[in-house]
Amino acid sequence: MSSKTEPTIHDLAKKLNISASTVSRALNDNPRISQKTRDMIKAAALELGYQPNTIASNLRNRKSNTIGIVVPLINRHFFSSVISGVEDVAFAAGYNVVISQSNDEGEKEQRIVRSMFANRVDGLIISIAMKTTKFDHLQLFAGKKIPLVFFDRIVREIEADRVVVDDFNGGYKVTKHLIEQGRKRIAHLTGPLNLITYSDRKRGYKQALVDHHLEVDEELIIVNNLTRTDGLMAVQQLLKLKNRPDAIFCGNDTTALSAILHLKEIGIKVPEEIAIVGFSNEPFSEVVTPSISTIKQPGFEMGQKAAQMLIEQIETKEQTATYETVTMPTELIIRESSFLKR
Amino acid sequence: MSSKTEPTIHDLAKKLNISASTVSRALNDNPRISQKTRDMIKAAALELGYQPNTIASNLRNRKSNTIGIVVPLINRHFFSSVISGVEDVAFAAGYNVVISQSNDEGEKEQRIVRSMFANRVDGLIISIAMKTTKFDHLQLFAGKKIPLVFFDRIVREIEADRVVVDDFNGGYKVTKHLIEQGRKRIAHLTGPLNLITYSDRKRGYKQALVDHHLEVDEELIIVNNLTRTDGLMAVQQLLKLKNRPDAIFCGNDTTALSAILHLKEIGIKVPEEIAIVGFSNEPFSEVVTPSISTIKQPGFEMGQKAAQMLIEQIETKEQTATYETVTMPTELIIRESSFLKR
DNA sequence: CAATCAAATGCAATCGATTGCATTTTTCGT
DNA sequence: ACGAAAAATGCAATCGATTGCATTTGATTG
Repeated sequence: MSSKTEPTIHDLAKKLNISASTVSRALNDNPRISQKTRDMIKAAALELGYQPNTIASNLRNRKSNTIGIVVPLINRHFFSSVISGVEDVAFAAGYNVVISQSNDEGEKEQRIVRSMFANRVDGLIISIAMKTTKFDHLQLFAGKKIPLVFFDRIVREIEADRVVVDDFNGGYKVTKHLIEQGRKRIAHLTGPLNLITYSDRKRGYKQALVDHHLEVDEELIIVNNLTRTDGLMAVQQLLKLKNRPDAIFCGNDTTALSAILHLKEIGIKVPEEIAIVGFSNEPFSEVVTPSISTIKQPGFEMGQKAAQMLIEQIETKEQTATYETVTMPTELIIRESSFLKR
Repeated sequence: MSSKTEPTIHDLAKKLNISASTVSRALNDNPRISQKTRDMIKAAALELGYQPNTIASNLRNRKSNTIGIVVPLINRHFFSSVISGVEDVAFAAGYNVVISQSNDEGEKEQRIVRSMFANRVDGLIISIAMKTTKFDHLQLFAGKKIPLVFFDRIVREIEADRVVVDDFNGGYKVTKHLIEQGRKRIAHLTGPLNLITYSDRKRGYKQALVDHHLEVDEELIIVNNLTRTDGLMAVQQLLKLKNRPDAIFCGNDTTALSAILHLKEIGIKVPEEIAIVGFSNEPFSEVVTPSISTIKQPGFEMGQKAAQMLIEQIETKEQTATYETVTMPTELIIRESSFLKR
């Protein structure tokens, strides 16, 4: 059994017959305390098993040395890569990172963000949930000029630094690739269009069609939440059309996968009859048969960049009222699901 | 531009000409404050945009209402399932969850755990890093009787509640299955044996061999860190043997996958020539060709259980000196990589 | 209408670390 | 050895919310 409570600097002070201020300064290597005293205090701290209470320190300093990151789902490869990138930079700069997931639910996102505010994180990095439509929880940060960086799924209505990928170009590249493969009726399966990522990809898709003199058929564009079931249902819907598509540009790899599995099951050949392209380069997309063509987003680098921008904001006293948007390039990875050998 | 600092209960009190205590009590719905006053204070709080400062509250209450969870890697399906399970129970019970990943590095784990202690989490749920050999950071919790629950990768040396899967049985089931498929030389690829999960699986593997009168050939047992490259190298090493294995029981799905990909590439048929079984049921294992037989661990349920046990500990005043170990069942999922149709 | 008791509210200390402004101690030149 | 300057340390307030113990207000009753 150990002591009732943790030893504090006051306990240390009492034991050494000095003041708490001296202890505090010594532990923080303040040069105002002589080297000898510092050493002695540190030794005593070690001996007593003293552990600083960050909460008290944070309260006094009005700063938590912590940055928060909120993602829709931590087990999406893209998001966990971003998290690793953030941690990489943040830890090196001496910040702690608290991670949370919204499960793509607006309500949980609200709760998380408020809790992070209440815990006074020094800044927040966030990719918003699919179903988020209210932004007052983010206004909590933006309105009070607490550093905030959006990545991937940004909010246009709120001014802040942003790290995004070139979704328009990604959508364009996918579509152009499919056209070059000789496809004429290219369907597009996309997520909620209030999310700029999806609407940009769709714009790229449309632009590519137009540029290559192909008709944009709204019947071929399906909007849903891009879950595995959503992918299945979308494919079934597309197959029911009198004039079937010969390619599907899916909004993510999950739906691309479920499309492929379903098509395989009912005996439709991929890519011969219907070509499939996904988005985000989930690890499985490389290893399924056929392997899935997709767009690679530089997640780790985006995380690094977002953390750099956030820390820059945190550590710059002057509130520069200018916000920056960094756009990262995407890479089209062509695999079996869309590439016809001849 | 907003006010310099956040409004506090004192600001509210001043504005309403009442005391801070009353404000505090009103906001916490303390019945000692009349309903009328409560309503009035809450209205004012809303109007001023008051947001409670959790840090101050935590300091005073010596409690953070937060539980920490540390996993080796958040983007492993098993671990993210556990996290979701923990969140599920914790949120329902009014706790916040802070998630961190050790990247399987002992040093990072130390740092994270210390930081969580310094932030006075009410309890900790952890699966230790592969390379952790020192435990003083965990002693920080165990020694001070701060609620601690290990899951999956536990530490025998430290007494605490534990949630594990029946790894011995899992290893046994896999091996028995392979034997029933007619395999005679079953190799085993495993991780660091200081981790009980791995040594238990290996024990199960050996026991199954013995029970079925098969020889245990140490040459067929390879220990490494189970990364993708590790899997490749292990397979290459096994193929060099004069007496090759006809099955490999891999320590995780990642190495099972890399084994399959390599065997495919060099023209060795799976499962005909060499059968493969993985562990953990990563999402990709179902969709690769051939699909990977594996052991399913009930991650979400383990997370729920761990959170329940932790919260139970937190909320029970009496320090019961008894610790519980909950063992969850595993399920063998037989897929193409080990099942020979005839 | 005074006495009694309950209800409502306030005072002041507390949680543990930090820091501006003393105060004390040491050092040093003369 | 004395005073001044430098170095070392201490005092007390602060960060914002909570709470045990008053104190005040209000209601009730004889």
